[in-house]
Amino acid sequence: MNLQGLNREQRKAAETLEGPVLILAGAGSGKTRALTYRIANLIDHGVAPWHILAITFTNKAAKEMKERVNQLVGESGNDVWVSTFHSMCARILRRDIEKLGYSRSFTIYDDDDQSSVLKELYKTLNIDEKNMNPREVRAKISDAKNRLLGPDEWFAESPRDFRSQQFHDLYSAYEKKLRHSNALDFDDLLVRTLELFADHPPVLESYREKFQYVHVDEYQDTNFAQYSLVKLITHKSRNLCVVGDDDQSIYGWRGADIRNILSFEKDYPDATVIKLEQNYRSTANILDAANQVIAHNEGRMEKMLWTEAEEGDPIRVFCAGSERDEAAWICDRMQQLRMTGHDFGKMAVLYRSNAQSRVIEDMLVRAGIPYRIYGGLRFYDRKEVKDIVAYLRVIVNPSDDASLRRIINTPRRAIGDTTVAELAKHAEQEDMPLFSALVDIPESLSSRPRKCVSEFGDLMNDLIVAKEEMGLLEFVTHLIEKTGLKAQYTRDESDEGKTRIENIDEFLGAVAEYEKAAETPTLEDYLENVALVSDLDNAEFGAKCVTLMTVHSAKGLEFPIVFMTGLEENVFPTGRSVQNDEGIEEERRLCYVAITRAQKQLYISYASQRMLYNQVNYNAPSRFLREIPTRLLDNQLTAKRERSFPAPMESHVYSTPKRQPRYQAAESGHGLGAGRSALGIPGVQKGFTPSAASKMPSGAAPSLFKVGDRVMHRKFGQGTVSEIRGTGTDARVMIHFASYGLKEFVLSIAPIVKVND
DNA sequence: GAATAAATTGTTTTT
DNA sequence: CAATTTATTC
Repeated sequence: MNLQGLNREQRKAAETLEGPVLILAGAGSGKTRALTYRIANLIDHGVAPWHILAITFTNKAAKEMKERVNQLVGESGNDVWVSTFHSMCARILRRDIEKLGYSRSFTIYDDDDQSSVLKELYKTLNIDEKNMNPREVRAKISDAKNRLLGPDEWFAESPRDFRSQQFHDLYSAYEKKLRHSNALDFDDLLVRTLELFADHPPVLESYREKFQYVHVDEYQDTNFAQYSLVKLITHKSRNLCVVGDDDQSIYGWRGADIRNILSFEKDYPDATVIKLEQNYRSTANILDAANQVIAHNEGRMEKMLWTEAEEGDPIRVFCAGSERDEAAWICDRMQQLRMTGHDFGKMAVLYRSNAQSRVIEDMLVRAGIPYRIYGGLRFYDRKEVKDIVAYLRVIVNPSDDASLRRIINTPRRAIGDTTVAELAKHAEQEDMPLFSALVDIPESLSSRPRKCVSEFGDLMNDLIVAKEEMGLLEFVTHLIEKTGLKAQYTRDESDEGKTRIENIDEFLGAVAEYEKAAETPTLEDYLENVALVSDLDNAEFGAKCVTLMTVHSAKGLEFPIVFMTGLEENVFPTGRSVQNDEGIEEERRLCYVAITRAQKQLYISYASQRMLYNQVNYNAPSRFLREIPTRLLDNQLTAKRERSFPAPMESHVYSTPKRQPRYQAAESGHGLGAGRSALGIPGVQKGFTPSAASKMPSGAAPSLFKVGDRVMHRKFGQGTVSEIRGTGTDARVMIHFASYGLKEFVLSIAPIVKVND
């Protein structure tokens, strides 16, 4: 194996093949590289590819690693198992779950399904939602499962009060319900796999035999269940190689236990510890800032990232008057960067919470900057798509009551709440799934509902038959037709109806794509994909679009130019986290992750006034900002502005005047560029539109429109800007529409975007 | 039982 | 503020 391309530490990682290995890999230190070479090297040393397992945190990472291994070793790399914990467990369970009394066609329940199960249980157990909200209960159940505690075990170590008792009953009823529905939630995938291994030693033995060499990436983000699983599998071989960075542990709230990595050396006293400390990603300034911030955390593993890269640009900090101001500034900077030869595809905007994306998105649309937003609602989470998926799930697994409830009256077929309640009662009495009640209809129903129910039952049975006779895509198309799912929207002429149809078609496209790509496409396998794969997993960057995402989603990614937004107390760090040191430390790690995403340029912004949760907040600048040495920051960029509120910070703080000429018309510049922007629809835009504002001196306020611009209005269609009056929030714009004549709008709130012909 | 209007309520991060 | 739940009317 040629390991020439690796540095000394990376090479050591790739060459240490036996026994426990801990690779402490700082951000951007080439850990994936080290890991892929290690796998290739194992194969080179005669280890069969199918004896190697590599567990990653996301499907995207798995895909990437697979590709890179294949590059090194060729086709044989396909036999290496590279997957996430969840996918791996799903695959193991599909084989052997019958030993646990489930059927192989089990459904994987998402948050929504969990909630609807819980809500049902509230009714039957007579629990008031006011006392225990489903969200909290879901989190508690997840937490218990991550710690491998069943309802009784959980209760055993909880205070014996009424609430505990109530939660115990709920949890235990929830477990029963899922089992009856032949369904597993996310955490169950791990828990049940462990159960399978514990109760069926030969199965465990076979996997121990199979996975001689195990790798776990992002080890700092593993929870107790995952930790146990790894420990169990590698117990005999002891060939366990974990990779991680305690400074990047950001999933504590989801049960990840940072102690897993901190005490690896205690677990395996003979472990080889390798530190990857050379950073290949960022400029020295950016790395310096990251190091300084993270140094404020206590109890870290000892390491220090360094780089051979040049200093690079200083980090630009901007204090905006408001969140809108912040967004406008970002757009302006982006347009300037675009003018100096930086593609929009190189830029990313990172924020703490999804809620922050809206204003930025708005402003990007107005500026005509193409963007792509990740997170928020997944494609598969959209109503119309979930409906189709629910049908498919019921067909694969008729015991899936939650999905059946979802579709029993969608589209409307006159089976209302009372009828469903009647069916459910009957099913309960007979101890059978709800689906059976569609055929074995209770006596209590009168003729009209009875007829509706039996028609629906016939429809479903027809579909189950059809599924066996058709190809996947053919079948799904048939299903959408037969059920009238599409028909209910074709009548709807509104934008919403149209988007739904589009989404349905896109879903069919996804099915077609899957059918083409998969070796043996099955509906069951496709549904598993739907459950476990996120939008981000299929994302392709480098398109000519700006990327918008949360810091959490950005983990593992890198961008030449990064905008970190909302660096304010109560936002980043969040208000909730400041209550304890652990919370703050995790926020700080999150901040560290954000900074280290940047390769060349880093922009940080915060707003002195921010609309949050429907009220105006005046937050102090984030403490993390203060932790970056002033020498790394740029104070030239933002022009001197009068303070609108006292900022408790030092030299690099600048405030904006309350009235900012944000949207002032620019006299010079020509709207060059081609392409058009998609109106109103969040998501993808093609092409770009450099703004005239780009020519303005740095520090000047952005102006997004000028006289003569072609614009698109949500209602009036295309028009031309004929006049702009006033400044700041008072600014008005006159637009001439071919069909409506001249109209005046308040510039800051008008639903208009720039277009180019 | 369904469609509409009114009221309420909640907001971190996600495999 | 918007999304969801609840009340009201047909």
